[in-house]
Amino acid sequence: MTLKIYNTMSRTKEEFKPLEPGKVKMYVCGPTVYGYIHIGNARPAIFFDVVRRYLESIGYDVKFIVNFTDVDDKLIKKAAEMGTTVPEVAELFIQKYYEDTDGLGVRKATVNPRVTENMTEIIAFITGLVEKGMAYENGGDVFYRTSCFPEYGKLSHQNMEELQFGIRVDVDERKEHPQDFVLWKAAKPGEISWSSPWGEGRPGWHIECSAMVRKYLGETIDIHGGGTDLTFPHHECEIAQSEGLTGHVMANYWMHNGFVNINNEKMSKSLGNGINVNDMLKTMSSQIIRYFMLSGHYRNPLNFSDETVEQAKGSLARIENCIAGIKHRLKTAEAGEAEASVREAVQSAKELFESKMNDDFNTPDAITAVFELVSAANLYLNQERVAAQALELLLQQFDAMDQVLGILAKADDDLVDEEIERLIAERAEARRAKNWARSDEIRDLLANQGIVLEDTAQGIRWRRK
RNA sequence: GGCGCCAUAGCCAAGUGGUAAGGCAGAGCUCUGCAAAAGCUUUACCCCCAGUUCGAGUCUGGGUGGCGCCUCCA
Repeated sequence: MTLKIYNTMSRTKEEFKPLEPGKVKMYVCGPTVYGYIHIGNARPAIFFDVVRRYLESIGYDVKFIVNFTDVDDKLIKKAAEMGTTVPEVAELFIQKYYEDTDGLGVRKATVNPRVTENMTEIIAFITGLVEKGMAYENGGDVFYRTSCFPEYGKLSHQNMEELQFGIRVDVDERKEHPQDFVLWKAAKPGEISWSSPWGEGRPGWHIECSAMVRKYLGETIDIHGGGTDLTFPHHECEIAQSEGLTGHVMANYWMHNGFVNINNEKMSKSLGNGINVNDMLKTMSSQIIRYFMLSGHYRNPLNFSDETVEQAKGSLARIENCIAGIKHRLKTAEAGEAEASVREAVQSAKELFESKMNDDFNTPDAITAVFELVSAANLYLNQERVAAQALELLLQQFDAMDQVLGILAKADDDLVDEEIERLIAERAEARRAKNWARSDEIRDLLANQGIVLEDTAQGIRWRRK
């Protein structure tokens, strides 16, 4: 079974062949750290985390780089607003980024390089381009000469003659050609800056990724990812810079995730409908957010609304109930071999899960594999006698799938809450005595505390709502 | 103007030419002291019109309706 990845470059799904057997070099464009990350940033963070987890689960050694853009116009503006410095703004929001992504269950990248820590490499990169005649300086700014790179536009399949320049941003008249882009920006008085052969200034946006990809992963990497909006111009520019300088293909696979809409509207500042991850995590679990994010295909738009969140919650509850049920039965399960039917269900879920993940990371279908196992497990749990080994097998498979998806909460049912235990014991006693009034009273009491009691043939089971 | 994407049940969402997965919500039933959970049953003229084909949600053409990008937004 081979992994296929949709490559933006070819617009087709291609079989994944790593540069080096068993290893994957992967780079995803990270955030500009001038504020809290929002739900739109959460999508690539979660999705590429899943890509990385999956690659690791099938045995790859993944070197995963996510950069921080810690100096640019927005940071300069933010620092001015906050009455502080750019490095302080960056440091603050890098920490917030870690808190938020950690809250989303996103594993830390192998390295999170920062622009300001790679100034030498960036300047060297630009110098190389200038020396090759692929860049030119004008008034302290350095621009990339796109006419030197005939393939400019190959990723986004843009015909340069047809692009409408200056549609959103005024064209800098110091450019030789409107499609040229800035590699180095001269500092205005008082702005944070670094010394360079072209005077004091800071890097343009695109160059950092080219320089850091090369430094941390090499001239050619396996996978380069980011939001679909980065296809043009950002990734196009990266290709022009990197391939222009090195003469080698920058990345073999280009992956782009779709946008998150909010109540069917584009999230934007003017609509004021942005949602910070930080705020989201106050009202819903990371598991719900991850489930929601993975419930749609990564290249399709995803609509975030009260309703879709509720649906994610309900769906997740079905999986959680199942697993809680398995764990509950495990306490009283009998010894003995796992039944063939269970082994087959586990095997079939495993195969389905892998085949769907292999198909360009089709997480909605991979989740279906989880539900197929839920159905099989629930059926099994309806039996009077169950084998511990079968239950263990089921749990292992759920765990294996969740190692990739990260949608299940870590078990906290080992945390014995004495008061709850006492009330449950009392209720069990009341039920034996057929004291339904007291029994219901205790159940209501706990329900008000968010504890749901379920009477099963194997005793009372409790869970948090 | 250019380059693309999308349109499947009340909702979310897969679907690689061979009689439409899965989940949520809803309804009924079973189980239950009552519940919950679970199980069973139940819900689709796949946006429209042509065409190719023995066969089309899937391919082609044309519509209609959404959406993205076109220099610093994931």
